[in-house]
Amino acid sequence: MSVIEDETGKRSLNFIEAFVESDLKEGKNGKRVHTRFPPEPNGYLHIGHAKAICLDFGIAQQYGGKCNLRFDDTNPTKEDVEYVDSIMEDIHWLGFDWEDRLFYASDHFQRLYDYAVRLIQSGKAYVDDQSAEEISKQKGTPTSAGTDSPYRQRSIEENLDLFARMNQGEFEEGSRVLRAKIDMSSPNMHFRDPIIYRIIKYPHHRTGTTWKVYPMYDFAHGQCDFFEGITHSLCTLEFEVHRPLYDWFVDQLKDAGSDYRPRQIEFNRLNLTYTMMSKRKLLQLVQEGLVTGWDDPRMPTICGLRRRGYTPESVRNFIKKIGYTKVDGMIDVSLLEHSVREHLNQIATRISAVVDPVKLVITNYPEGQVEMMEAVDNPELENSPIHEIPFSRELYIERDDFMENPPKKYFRMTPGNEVRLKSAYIVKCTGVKKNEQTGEIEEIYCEYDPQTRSGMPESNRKVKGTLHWVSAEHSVPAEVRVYDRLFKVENPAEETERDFRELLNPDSLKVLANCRIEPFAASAQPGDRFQFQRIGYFNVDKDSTPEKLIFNRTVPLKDTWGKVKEKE
RNA sequence: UGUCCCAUGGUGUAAUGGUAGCACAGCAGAUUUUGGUUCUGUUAGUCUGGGUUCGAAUCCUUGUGGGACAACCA
Repeated sequence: MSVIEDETGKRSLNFIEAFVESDLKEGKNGKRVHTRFPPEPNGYLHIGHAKAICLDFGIAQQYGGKCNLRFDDTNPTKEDVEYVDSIMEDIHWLGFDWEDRLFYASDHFQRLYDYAVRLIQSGKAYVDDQSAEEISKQKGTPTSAGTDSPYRQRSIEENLDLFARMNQGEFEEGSRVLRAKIDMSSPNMHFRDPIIYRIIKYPHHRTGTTWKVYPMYDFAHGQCDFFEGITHSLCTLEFEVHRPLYDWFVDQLKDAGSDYRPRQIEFNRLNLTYTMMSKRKLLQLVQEGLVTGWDDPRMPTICGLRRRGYTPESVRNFIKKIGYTKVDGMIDVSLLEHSVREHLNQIATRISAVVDPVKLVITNYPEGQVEMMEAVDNPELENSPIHEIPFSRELYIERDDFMENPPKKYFRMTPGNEVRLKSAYIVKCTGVKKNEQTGEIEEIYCEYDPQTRSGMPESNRKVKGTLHWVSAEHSVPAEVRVYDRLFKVENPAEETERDFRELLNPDSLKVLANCRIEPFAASAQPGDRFQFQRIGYFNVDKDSTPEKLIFNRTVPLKDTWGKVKEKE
């Protein structure tokens, strides 16, 4: 995150930066800036969380402040250490660090409990014995007021006794709750005596069976912010309606003289086209085996993007481009893909890989001869390293790089036409061999011009098409996994009428097992990133071994030939 | 029949009362031993009506459209 400055030095702030700066200017909170990233450990982080992470940590960095990591673990039935570990790994991968400020809401359970007791003592909370349905019914609706609970006037002594016994495990889950006593006719639903503690007997992943009552979100979040000295509590828009309650609880808690007060600021959640961001749905995809796991390269999770070959830089850059506002919009995935290409173009090593091979025989090239051709690792680099590719009489080229009856503007190999073999010779197609039954092309024949090897004067000849190739004998087999969007509709979240399984794209994964790559890349390690010449960006999958190389397609190269074809 | 929030090209985002700009996408062209990259040009926008003002995307107001809120989830 950075403040944009134009050439006149005029700064352009997003609304959150503007708030922070005005707080700083007014000298609020001792001119401190302290934020927090507060995930619930009930699932893996996804790209939407990346937006929050970049903001929480970014604002702190930008204003010389600190950012805590806090696990919001107030509901043991949904949470697990598996998620805690993955969340920490993903934040680090994105390039952010909470240093020694790792917290859990459960660290504050005792203080929250004591505070609840204080609230009871001051007559502002009571134990309600009604069922969930009864309570919900009494709450009224957004357009009509609620009614008081029959237990609302319980004595302070009885409330104190009941609440203590709730926590001793004396009562069943669901039999009693603690509610704040505020206003059952408030236009804000969250003020209608919100439930602040409920009984849960499921063991907590950190505190075990110590507690039998757990605080609700509204009773925990603002207070934890307060305990940790948070100054700016940044969250997504759906919490806007909670803010008055957030402030109410903090007001009850803070000393009358103190002017420290955390401030909640809401921003818009990330919505991406063709992407499902709901944690519940993502969990379902994993549980039903519709994807291979949380880190399936088609998943919008951070670990999925990582396995897919996205770089942390590209994700951060994407977040920077989309900005923070209060507009509930929908961002085109092409902007994310652009950010990925932008970075990968700078760092990915170019290799020749033939994804759908067909044999090309150079009939006038000496049998048994091998020449080493020089290829630049990355033409974007000023002093790029160079590697060698073996060239021989029999090569593989891409099946769709040859057409017998080409449409207009096709400038790859066609009968009688000259094309350049990248980093090697100019060749001319002389014929093909087809399968007699199927008509499928089995081999393509061509002749090369020995004067046109790369670097020779004759090689400057203008030739329209340039093909990538590998030597049949020297190339190495590999498996290539081509991923496409998981959903075939632009806004899967909107199609609430349909089962989301119907919205899945059946072609989201294609395994191409016959790929051949140049020997240079055979020693690649998991995570290494390459650009397959003219095809796309790939990385070596974590399951890849020297015996079986597996590449994930991170993102295809822009291919304008497709557009030319559409126009024909 | 409530409360709160939002509205700038197709998409996202600036302009903080003073020339509506940027990015993505699109289109056209140049360069290119990747139909990639790079470069150039270009199409296209302030939701509606009123008001305040010398001047409004910006402030007020009307309407319209969109979103959030009725979990013992966060």
